[in-house]
Amino acid sequence: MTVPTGVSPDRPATIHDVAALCGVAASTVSRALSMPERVNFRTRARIEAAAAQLNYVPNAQAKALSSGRTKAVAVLVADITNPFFFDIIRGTQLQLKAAGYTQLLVDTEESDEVEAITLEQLRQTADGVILTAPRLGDEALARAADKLPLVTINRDIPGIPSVVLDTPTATNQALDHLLSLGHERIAFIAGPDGSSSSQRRWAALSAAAQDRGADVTRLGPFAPRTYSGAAAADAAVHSGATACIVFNDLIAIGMLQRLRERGVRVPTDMSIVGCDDIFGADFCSPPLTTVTAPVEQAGRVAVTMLLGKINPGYGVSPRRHSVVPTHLTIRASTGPVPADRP
Amino acid sequence: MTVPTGVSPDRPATIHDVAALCGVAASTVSRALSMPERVNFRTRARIEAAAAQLNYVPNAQAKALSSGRTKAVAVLVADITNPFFFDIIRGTQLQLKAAGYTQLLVDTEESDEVEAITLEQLRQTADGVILTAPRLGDEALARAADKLPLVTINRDIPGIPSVVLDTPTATNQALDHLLSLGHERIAFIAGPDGSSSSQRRWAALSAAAQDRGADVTRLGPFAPRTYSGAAAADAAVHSGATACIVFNDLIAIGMLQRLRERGVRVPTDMSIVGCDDIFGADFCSPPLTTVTAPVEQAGRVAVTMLLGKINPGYGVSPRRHSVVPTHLTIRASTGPVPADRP
DNA sequence: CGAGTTTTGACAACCGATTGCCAAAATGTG
DNA sequence: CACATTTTGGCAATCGGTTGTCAAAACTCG
Repeated sequence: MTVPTGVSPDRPATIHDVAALCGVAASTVSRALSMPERVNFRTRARIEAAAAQLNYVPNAQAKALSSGRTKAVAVLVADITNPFFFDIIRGTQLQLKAAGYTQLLVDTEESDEVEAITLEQLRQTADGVILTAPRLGDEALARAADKLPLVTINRDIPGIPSVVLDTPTATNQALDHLLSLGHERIAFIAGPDGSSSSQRRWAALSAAAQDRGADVTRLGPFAPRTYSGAAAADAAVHSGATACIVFNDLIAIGMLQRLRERGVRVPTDMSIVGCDDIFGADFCSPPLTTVTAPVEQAGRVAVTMLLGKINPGYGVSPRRHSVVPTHLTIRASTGPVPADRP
Repeated sequence: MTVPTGVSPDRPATIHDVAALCGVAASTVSRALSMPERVNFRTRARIEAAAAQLNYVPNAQAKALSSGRTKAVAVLVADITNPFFFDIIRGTQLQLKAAGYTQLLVDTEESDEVEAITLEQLRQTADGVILTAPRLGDEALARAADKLPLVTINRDIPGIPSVVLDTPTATNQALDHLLSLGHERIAFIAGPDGSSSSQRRWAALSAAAQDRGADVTRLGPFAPRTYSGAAAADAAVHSGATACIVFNDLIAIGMLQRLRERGVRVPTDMSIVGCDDIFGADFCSPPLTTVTAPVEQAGRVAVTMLLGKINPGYGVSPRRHSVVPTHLTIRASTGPVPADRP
């Protein structure tokens, strides 16, 4: 039952083994496998048979070395702890695998240092990089981008293709939602100072507030973690706000927990709106009103754009910037303004 | 301000560029960088300076080709959708990066086919593989394992190093917990038939039940997804059980939702015990009593074992099998048996 | 059936590193 | 100062593929 390989029993078969087995040159095997039309179909059939028999798998390193492409794409996320990034990872994984690419996953731990070093290392290891919520400065990113195909997610830099989740629009919907419920003192619980998403949302929100004559205070910054929710909740209560629009669901869920501890009822005493609609937002207590972002889709789109850049003429993807729409999902964490607080 | 490289401005510097810049042979550069003691310290200093100046980064592919090691480890997970695997990924990522390894992430989509093919492909691309909850048969895995360093998580196969989360022990604790609360009709909500975790837990549980003269019924199999919880909940209700020990938190959370829809109160009418203590288990409603498994730690241990196998003498890691203890975390989804149901 | 055209496949250089081998240089010894 | 010993560093082969070049073979057609 053993396969008569004729080579060392254990070592993976090389192109030379295949060539030897059917009595042709190695280059012919290479051609038969990569440019089928350049080789006689009888020869090709023999080669294919031999390859199958020897269980031949091309060596990715060797291929990369001579062709200059690794067929690998790195996905850099700021924090694997955050469920938000899970959805990105899932989306990119799916799409990359479909295209025959390998996914390198790197956690940059919210550090621009790590980000920079990683990009430098990756230059020869990956054919391209997807950068999610990068912390690096515009200039550094632009420099990286012309050494290596790059697509950013949730960060828009001139000249660099990007996928942006249009959360500001939905955040403004959230504002209207809260205003319609009678809230007049609203707090925006900001994310990290370095986060461009947070900045964009605040910009949109404060503009909209002014436009509508509403009072929206900015609190923060807060780290995008559940445990930050406690401090955020306390700050919100102290500010006298009756409703909060929160940077992300992680913080929002932490706030929910803290508010319960403090005996502040949601939404009776305080309304909370999250952002992202991560895993858990629908089954926390109360289920969270939040901005639903098709994060996984953003990951897929980013991959498509990146592959389009890596292989020009691969598909028609002239778009360099993609804005993914989001919407407000109203659940149970928002309600009418408390009666005693007009 | 531009660096006087002397080479083509854009292409990454190679070892030859460095050699040329300081007038030595490429091999000397290689030695200076990898076996510092073999090269005169003056020469070495010059080489290091030149490398820094040229921003030299060794080409990983070339290195892999000649050395035979890629400095990459693949992590195969059955389903990236599942938060359980996030913790694994986080643990492995952390530990791999610390050791200077790259992480290749592959979602096998719960398919033994994909698993098998991936393992075959990876043979030359990764120095080793961590397989989480593999679906492949023992024999196929054993065959893969002697072509490529392999560590499994939650699957114990003779001859293959493994990290196993000791959930059965804690599941039995859960049984005692429920018995002490007066429950007499208990259901085990089983995971997929192919899951060895599910099998081990059921084996331990049914043995313990017999031992204690308790009545535990097995229901299922159910897919490990939130949406399976609906069917599981209905099956549990129909079975007349007053308490359920559930394969994992995903299903348990789904059950919580479905039970609420049906007007079955948890824990008043029905107690639920989950497993894994995933993100969300503490803030769902009611917070889930569950078996807490240090999943991230399991990932780290797996990496340590794997690296020990890849680099013999790397550290002292003679252990081929690691059992990670777990414990029952009692929250609010379990309570006394309903009064009307003795 | 031979000249002209196309197809086919072998050879060899190359990608960027590693490493065994050996000669040149530096050092030590008598 | 000559000789033995140790360092140091260069040459060249190698890893497993890709690809440009070109001769031989197969084909077309008059």
